[in-house]
Amino acid sequence: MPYDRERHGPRRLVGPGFHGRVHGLVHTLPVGALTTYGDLAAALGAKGLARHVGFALAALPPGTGVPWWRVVAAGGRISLTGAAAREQGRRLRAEGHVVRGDRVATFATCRYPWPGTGPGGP
DNA sequence: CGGCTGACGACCT
DNA sequence: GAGGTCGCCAGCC
Repeated sequence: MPYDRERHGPRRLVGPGFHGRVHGLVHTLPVGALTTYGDLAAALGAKGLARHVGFALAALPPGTGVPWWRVVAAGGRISLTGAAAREQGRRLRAEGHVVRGDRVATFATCRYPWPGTGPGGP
């Protein structure tokens, strides 16, 4: 059975380090913006660690105010499953996004431009 | 200290 | 478009 946050609760607590940095970065996402796990990893200088960004969010306990639902997989895909995926879709729609199946149609125009990851890099 | 676990991404049939 | 493979490595027990 896949891990279900609503049944089992968070498996890990956020601590200092990588997870904490992900927490802080996601917290700066403005309302209506979208980003991806890979973009977050790159913004943290950890390109290639997209998975860990996901793990960090999975370890995020509820009630922290971190807008985790604004983080989607590459191409605007919702990578969650089951009830968690439905909740993310619901929250995204509440911010004006168009969600069709497991895809966010408004991703291309609402993708957040992290400083340093766009053109004009090193 | 060693092993296990994972909200991904790019690439290939 | 749908499915599988491989690489990536920080936390936790």
